[in-house]
Amino acid sequence: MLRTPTTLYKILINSYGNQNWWPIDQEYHKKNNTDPRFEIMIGAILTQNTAWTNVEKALENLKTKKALDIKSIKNINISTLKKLIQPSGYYNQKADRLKNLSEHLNNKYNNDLSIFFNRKQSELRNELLSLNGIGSETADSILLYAGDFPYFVIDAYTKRLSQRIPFNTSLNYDDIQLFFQDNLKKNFPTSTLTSIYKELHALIVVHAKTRCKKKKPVCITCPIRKSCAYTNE
DNA sequence: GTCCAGGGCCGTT
DNA sequence: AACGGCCATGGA
Repeated sequence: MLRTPTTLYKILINSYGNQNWWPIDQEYHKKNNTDPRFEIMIGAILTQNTAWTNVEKALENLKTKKALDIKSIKNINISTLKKLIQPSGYYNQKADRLKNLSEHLNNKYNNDLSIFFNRKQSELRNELLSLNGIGSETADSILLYAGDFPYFVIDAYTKRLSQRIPFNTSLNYDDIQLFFQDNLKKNFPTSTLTSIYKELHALIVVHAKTRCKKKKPVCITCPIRKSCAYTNE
């Protein structure tokens, strides 16, 4: 029976294979001597309630202008920034959020993400959450994929899956996160938790996109259909 | 044309 | 504490 995140992980990894998230352009950062972790932070904000294909267009625009780094975002003209990220939607508020983030990192950490991330996890999370436009999911995405900290990311897909299976948890962000983390901690070595969290979140995204869709779920070929209440209703 | 996508903020109840 | 409206684009 599939009633735990651990079982879910095992089935999804066998079905879809390793996803190796977060998708970033290593070549760009090697070439321009910029920090790839900032691309993750930018992407986490741009993808808020937005299809990743649209985020890719925005990121491409920023790369073309060599603007995928803290200093560039901090110094770029705000209306220019809005035009560059326009394909990702909500571009007015997202431009403000990117500006605010880059100014914060410039003012307090002299544009050095190694200093920013080299701190206690809980303090870092609270600081991210204090920034305008960074809520629980965006903060945890940054902590997990850019900072390598063990925070499991809860997105709309994870909530939908948790509801359909269903898992024994409320749909509150913190409750679901605790439910996943508590279970996974019991079944995997501490040293592997961060990579397990990274992989499971990526697997859930792929699974929800291809099978556990919102409107027309493809249950017929779903790898977890045997133990999903939604499939069998 | 309608629905959806790797949310978060703010005002109202 | 919980909920609704709002923000915006592009693909299915």
